[in-house]
Amino acid sequence: MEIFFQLVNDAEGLRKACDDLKDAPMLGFDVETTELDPYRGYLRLVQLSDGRETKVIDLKAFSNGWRTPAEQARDLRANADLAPLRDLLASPKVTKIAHNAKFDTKWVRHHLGCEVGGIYDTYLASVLISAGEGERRHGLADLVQFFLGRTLDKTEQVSDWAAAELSASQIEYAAKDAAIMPEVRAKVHERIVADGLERVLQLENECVMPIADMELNGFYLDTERWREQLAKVTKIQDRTASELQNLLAAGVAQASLFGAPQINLDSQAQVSAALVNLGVPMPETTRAWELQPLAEQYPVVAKLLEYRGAAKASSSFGENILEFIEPATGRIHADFRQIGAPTGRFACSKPNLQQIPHEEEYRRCFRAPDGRRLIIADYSQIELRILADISQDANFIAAFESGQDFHSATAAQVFGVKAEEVTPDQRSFAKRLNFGVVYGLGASRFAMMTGITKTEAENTLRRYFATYPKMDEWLRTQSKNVLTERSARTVSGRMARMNFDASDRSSIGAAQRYAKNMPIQGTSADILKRALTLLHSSIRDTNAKLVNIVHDEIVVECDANETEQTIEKLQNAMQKAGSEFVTRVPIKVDIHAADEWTK
DNA sequence: GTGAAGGGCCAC
DNA sequence: AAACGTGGCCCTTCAC
Repeated sequence: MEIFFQLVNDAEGLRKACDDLKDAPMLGFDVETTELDPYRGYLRLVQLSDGRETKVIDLKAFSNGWRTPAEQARDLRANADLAPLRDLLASPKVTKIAHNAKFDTKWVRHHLGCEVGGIYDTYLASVLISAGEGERRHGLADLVQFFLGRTLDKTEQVSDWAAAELSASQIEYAAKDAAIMPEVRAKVHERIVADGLERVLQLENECVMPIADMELNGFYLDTERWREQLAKVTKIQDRTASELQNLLAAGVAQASLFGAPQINLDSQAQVSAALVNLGVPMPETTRAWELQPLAEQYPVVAKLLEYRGAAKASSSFGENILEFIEPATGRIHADFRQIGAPTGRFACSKPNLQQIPHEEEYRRCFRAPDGRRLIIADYSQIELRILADISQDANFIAAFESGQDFHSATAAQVFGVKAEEVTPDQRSFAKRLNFGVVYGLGASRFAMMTGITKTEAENTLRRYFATYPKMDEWLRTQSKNVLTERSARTVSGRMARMNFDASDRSSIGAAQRYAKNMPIQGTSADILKRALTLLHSSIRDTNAKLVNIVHDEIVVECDANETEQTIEKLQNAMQKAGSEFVTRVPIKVDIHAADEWTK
């Protein structure tokens, strides 16, 4: 394919180039950079293409210096010659088609100082289409091959983008990547429409800018507090490790003569063998919940559990997390994958800010810097509200509308007693049932976790579903339909395909549980994403910043004197997003301001 | 040495 | 024999 492109390297050329493109409804959009992280590298090229004409803008020509990435960013953001480019990029009227737009958007945001409006992300679109199934990869070259049947050469991708003079081959590569995007989008979008994924794709596309912002914002972590907590845990780990060594060595006769034979306390195999030696009746696994019942009778088991707790804390939540603090900002900029799970949930890594222990000792380390506040909001019982709404079960809905403690309200309904007569046991049963039902809980598992017999568990489950007949019906319908449809969908239309082995009962069972859970978990993700979009536009002109999300929770950092307004904005965004997807059940958002990420 | 797999455990 | 859903990280073990 022949490409017509133009290298832009002066103010007048940029003005003309942007003028040429500003009336196009859609533009292919790409950037070339010297690093993957905007805080660590330089933005070299911005490419825009209407599919026929491609503009390759060399930002080196607009920058006074390349001494540090931060300096380039300051320089470019202040450069008035780039105004036409910023206007074009920010305009929501011109769709920018990019592959993994979060990447390009972060660079533009940081180095040019503007938003990217009207994003269409072919990567997210491709992930939605494949819906968790198949081996298909989602790189741009893979999409070009799959949707256009052509080969895209990516060898220049990792070339030297800091070079004084870019080679003809580099510039042509850069141009091609942008030029091909409108064509890719057209083919991809045919599939999006055919699969009924337009609404969910819009949800995802609108969410890219908020997430790009969040990653650039980062979350402040108080290093000193973290180290203090780590020191405490390390001390406990050291003490329990030596105590555990001694207890385990007691089973070895010659230990006292030659010193204790050190065993690796982190090795299940070695620890397990040592425990057997001591006469501990070992369960099949050494998981905490299996060992817990033995802890009272065997002090060595109790010690092992104590050691495990400290070891987990110091390894997963130790020094390593401090290495993720970006020197340029002093904050943690984790990586959020927008479609982390086929259900639509986010996944987070480097580090995973979605698995920080709930204990205050850890959460208090994530705090607002001086003069700032954290606004912490989460959806109350969102998955159960979605289940109530989606199944339209009158009793389940009534339990929410009663405004009473939800698990007590359901216990009263299930066990046929007055709300004020619900015993702690009954409430606990109801709570486990309420949560379990979202995951497709079975009688065996319920019996095991509550300690009742399987027959009793079956009776209780029967009673539960008799109380909520429409919920029962919806769950059964999901189980039945997945066998023929081999897929499930959320309220936004997000789809998860399931390829199960029809001759394998456990494979069928897994698919059926998934078909019950996916629409619930996935609709919750839909709602969160919608809330982020609404929040983003309502805080755009303030100093409030999105800093973290955890499935049903949003954390915003704002100036202390903006606290009240920010609470209102976040509350409204979440409330509105919820009511767009859940119409028959009230949505409840718990929200408060704090100096630390704590309840 | 590197990488995959599996156990274990943190979050929702 | 039948394990309630979704992730990521750390560790050991084992294959290459």
